[in-house]
Amino acid sequence: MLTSQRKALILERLRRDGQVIAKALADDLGLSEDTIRRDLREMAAEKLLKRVHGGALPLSPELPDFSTRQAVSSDAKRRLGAYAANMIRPGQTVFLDGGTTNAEIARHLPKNLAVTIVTHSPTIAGELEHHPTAEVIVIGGKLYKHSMVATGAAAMAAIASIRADLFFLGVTAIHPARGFSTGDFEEAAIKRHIAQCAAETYVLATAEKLDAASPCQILPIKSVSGLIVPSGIFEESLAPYRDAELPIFLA
Amino acid sequence: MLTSQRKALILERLRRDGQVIAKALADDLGLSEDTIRRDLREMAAEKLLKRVHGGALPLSPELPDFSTRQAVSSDAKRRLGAYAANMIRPGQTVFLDGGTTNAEIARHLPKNLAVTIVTHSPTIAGELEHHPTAEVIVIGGKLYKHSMVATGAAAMAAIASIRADLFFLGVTAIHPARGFSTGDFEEAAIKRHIAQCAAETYVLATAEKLDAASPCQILPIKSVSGLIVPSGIFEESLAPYRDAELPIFLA
DNA sequence: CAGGAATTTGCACGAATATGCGCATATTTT
DNA sequence: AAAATATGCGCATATTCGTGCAAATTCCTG
Repeated sequence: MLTSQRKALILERLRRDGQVIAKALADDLGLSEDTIRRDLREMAAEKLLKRVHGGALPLSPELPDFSTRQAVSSDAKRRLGAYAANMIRPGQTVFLDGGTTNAEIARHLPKNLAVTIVTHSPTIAGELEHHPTAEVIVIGGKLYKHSMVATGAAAMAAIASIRADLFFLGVTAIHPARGFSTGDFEEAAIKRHIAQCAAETYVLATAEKLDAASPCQILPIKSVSGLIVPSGIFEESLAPYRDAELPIFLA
Repeated sequence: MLTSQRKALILERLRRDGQVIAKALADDLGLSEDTIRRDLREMAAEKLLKRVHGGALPLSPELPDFSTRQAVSSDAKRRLGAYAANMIRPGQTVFLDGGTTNAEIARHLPKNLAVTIVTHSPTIAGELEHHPTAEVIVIGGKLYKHSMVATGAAAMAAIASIRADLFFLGVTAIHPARGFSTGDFEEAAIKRHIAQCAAETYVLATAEKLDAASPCQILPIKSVSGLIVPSGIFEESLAPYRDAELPIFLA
């Protein structure tokens, strides 16, 4: 196993679990703890993670805790969520990806709308607890700690049995050439699979996600049906996507 | 569990509850009070909190968040949850039914315990979002709105693929003759199915559930491994169950 | 292709850290 | 005042850490 592979894997586990433990890593990779410790030390020097006794933590540990969770949603995300929610027609089946932006869609879902919402995020499902008319279907599987979405073979199989009219895809980065991407390979695979099972896929993106590239690509630009961005964004950032004939909606 | 995670968790609880109690922290984290006291002492030295007899307080006394404080369960449910959580051994696979009482089990799960938690309730899964060591598997399916648990054929099939060591069953009623029951037929079927896939089934019940009968029976008395009730309950209410040789645990 | 430099990895060992327990003391409650 | 509870300290134990060092591998250079 190459050193860089090992470091990438450490980063992935950090993302997935929100922590890594030196001993466990050494066991899993069949290497000595010294090697792992050296890796962690170096990665800490590169500001890729925070070294702590016994292992390491992500640099910016998950901020959205109980008290702040609702407050962190920016105005832009709320506008995106409200806009997307109003795209949904009665009777449709809508797949909601995980993430804080998609949580806003769930919150803004009109209360008299009879729809079927499918999601692989228990958090999103929880948002719909008190919705009077939505039918909620949750995709099961092993939960990724950090992003709280179901993954794995069971989730893939369950998704395959769904035909959604709309899919609101959450991404971490959008790039004119590389398309839509997310940081984790497994998550990317799931998202790609969902997109294949949905008639139309829309991406909600705040400004900071534009022109960024992330290691794992999900979809090329042309395979999504539209991009929803907050109004007030720089037009020149959007130009490459307009050139690619990607419909853009201003929320 | 890493030390820095523990300290972060203490700070989060301080913000959320406006206080922390050393004893309760030690309990929930599965550590000795000494360790907690050391943490609190160190954090007080770093001016992160104010140390007081029995626990600690936030430095800046913020407004107490009544909206979240009111959502807390009764003392009896908390005790039941803590008791059940401490029955769980490292490495076990535990199926948690839905409901507020089982949510307390999730909340009190010692933070250093490596376990696999399976649940068909997105709400319960959400409770475990910040648990450092638990593997969480969620059972998917159509959500039953009232109780927010997955039901239907998909859920039944997913459950059949699980082998749990323990199943903590939530019920709406217990009756010496009619056994354990719940109000809804579909939910009853799911619960019965889970019990069949688990080695041991325990029921947590507060006083008001005893001697009540509900339309849909889940299980007869003798097919569960034990009943966990809050201490202080009337002994005569328990007598019929003791006669039925059902092990009773006082939390 | 030969040989030296650089990198990687594991091991040993002393230092640092983390944790639990006993016990004497301090504080609160009854 | 007595009992119950909480606290701090010292100590023992178990991990974990960092460093120096040697062996193995890879890279580089002439």
